[in-house]
Amino acid sequence: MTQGQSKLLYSLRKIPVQRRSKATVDAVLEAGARLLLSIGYEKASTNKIAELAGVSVGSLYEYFPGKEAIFAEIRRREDQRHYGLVMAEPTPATLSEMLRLQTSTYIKLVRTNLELHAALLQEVPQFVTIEAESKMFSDYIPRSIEFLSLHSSHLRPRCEISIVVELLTRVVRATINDYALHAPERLEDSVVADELLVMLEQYLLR
Amino acid sequence: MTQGQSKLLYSLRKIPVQRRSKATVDAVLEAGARLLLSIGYEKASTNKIAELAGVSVGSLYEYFPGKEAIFAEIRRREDQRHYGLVMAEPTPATLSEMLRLQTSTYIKLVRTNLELHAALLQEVPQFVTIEAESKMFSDYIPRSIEFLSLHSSHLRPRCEISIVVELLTRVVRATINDYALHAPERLEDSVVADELLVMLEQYLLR
DNA sequence: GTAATATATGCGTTATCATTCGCGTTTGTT
DNA sequence: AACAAACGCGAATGATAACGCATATATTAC
Repeated sequence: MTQGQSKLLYSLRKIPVQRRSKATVDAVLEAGARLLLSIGYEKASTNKIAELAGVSVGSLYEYFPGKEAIFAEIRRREDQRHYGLVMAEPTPATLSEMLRLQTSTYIKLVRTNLELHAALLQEVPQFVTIEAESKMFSDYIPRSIEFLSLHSSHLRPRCEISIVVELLTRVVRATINDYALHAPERLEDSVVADELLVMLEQYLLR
Repeated sequence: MTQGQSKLLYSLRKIPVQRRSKATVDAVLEAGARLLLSIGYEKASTNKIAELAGVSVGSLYEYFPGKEAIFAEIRRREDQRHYGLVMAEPTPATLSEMLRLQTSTYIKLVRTNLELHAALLQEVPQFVTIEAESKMFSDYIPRSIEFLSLHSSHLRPRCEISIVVELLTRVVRATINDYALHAPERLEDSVVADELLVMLEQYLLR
């Protein structure tokens, strides 16, 4: 009756505890990323990934419930890097500086891994990565709401702060992702970043 | 670099000329859309699509070089609807009204086909639809640049107009797509649309 | 009415895929 | 040294995919 857990879709089946198995998982993720770049998501089969990783398919399935989970985990780790980058900086004193920190950090993250980032956006079906993305989203939102509330005396918008925060977050991420995907060369110089920042400031500050 | 696809073309193999064949193509597209919504992109095989369309696989391959082309064509037709909607309206007299027309039209398009739109974004690898999207993009940009140039006396930004137009276009489309995908209920009321519009106006006008 | 062309059929071939299972090996602990 | 838990293996299985081709039927042109 309490028949087995339906396959956990996009998370690790079990966490590697020894060095050996951590290396296995890492190798699989590395191989997955490489194959994503070289032959694309659709043709990157679990067998090929295992082969390139120098690991048997059996071992792969020991940790990943399926192909999707591999790319979900890749995304998760990318997002963790973003999180780490922002947290590494001291908290800005002004709203304007906070906006700059948020956008420049995200752009930096995207730029340093441009090919991988573009491939994740371009080839991997979004439902695979949405879970990971929304987790990071819910980690950020409360912090941003709190910060914005503290500086609310300088704010222009009249609607709920949570709406504003969500809008700002989505505009930044979606726009930068869009550039990464369709016009990556624009991210190389700072004009777009600067203009985007002006847009956000003009909207937010009074 | 990032593409592992051997088949480069996502356009129709040949254009249907008779009524019968047009019906065939339409039926395939209809079936493709339905299967996309019901079982997802990955499991929507050409065989199943043909079956649901009441058409043989052979016929399908007569017009479509492969599965991807079916969804590329679906996207293409969606974009044509957008184009038609905007062109149906009289040219606005002010920049502000133009911004409102652009954003409200796109939101309207997305809202009236929300499930399909979300599924296209969520499940279909983007490289399949990028070609179609960039075509529409290049159709819009010149018109927008021209319009903005006419009203340049009211403009705030100091950088190239083409940069500004591209930024505005990407912000609008990417942000609305993002809401459609992650928070479709927000598109139901007008708060988000209004705030987005304020953001664009504050940035653009002086 | 007949020839030419466009459209439709559907099955077979070939390939590839995801996933499992039982068993062998390594590691850490006592 | 002994033992348990973690780890690694890969041939085998069964399912399903894409796509072509030889053939049949509908439409149009003359």
